[in-house]
Amino acid sequence: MSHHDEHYLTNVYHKLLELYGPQGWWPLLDWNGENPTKTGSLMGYHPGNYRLPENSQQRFEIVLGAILTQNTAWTSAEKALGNLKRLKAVDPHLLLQLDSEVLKAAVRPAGFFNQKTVYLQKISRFFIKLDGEVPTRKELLKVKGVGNETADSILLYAYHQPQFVVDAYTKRIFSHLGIIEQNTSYMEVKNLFERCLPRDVPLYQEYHALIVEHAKRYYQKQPYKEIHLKKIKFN
DNA sequence: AGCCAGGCTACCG
DNA sequence: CGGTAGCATGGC
Repeated sequence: MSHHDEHYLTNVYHKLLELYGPQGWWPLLDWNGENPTKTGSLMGYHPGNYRLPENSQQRFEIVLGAILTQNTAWTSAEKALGNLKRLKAVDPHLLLQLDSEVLKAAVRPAGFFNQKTVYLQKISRFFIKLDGEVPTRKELLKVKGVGNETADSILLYAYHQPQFVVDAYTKRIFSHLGIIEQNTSYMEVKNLFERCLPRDVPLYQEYHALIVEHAKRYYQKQPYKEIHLKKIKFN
């Protein structure tokens, strides 16, 4: 990416926001109801509200969701999250008290349930040890099951840290637009976005969510649909 | 039926 | 370092 494209990523952001509007990430369960029926795919999003999470429980829910949705559709991840809520396990201490087999059964609909069960237990211990402090990126990455994207998702959405989240969709879209190479590393893509964008948490939160929304519409599988940002004038 | 989903670890050369 | 097999259920 050359220097005269400096504003390109900002222009794409504004275009996506114009197309789809605020996305209201990260989706949270409905904590007022008895049943976690109003979850992300229904009413869990909160467009325009950038103040969540507003307590430790909601923060922990985002942490769990970040693990559960790894390489998995959110609709599947939130089924597991609903199971965890019914088990009162959206709480690190209570999650760790659950029998592993019970936990596995709850995680099952999110796929990879054997490893994700272990990951949830690891991140729960880590969360307890934090005792309310904000983790560093390096600390998060030492937790088994937390890689680059999960760490950045947790930092950005649960802790409001200005860490840009890169996912498979991000690479897919922006390599298709000719901005990066397909094999560009995670950190290179992340650094590119953080270099080009103002260091703004709501913007980072919104941009990643908009990328996912756009990708779901046009980049699910090849050949990609013909309506692309490439066709849209940016300058 | 087959491909994909808001990745990560372990292991390979 | 970069590249990839394995992990698993559910939706379309």
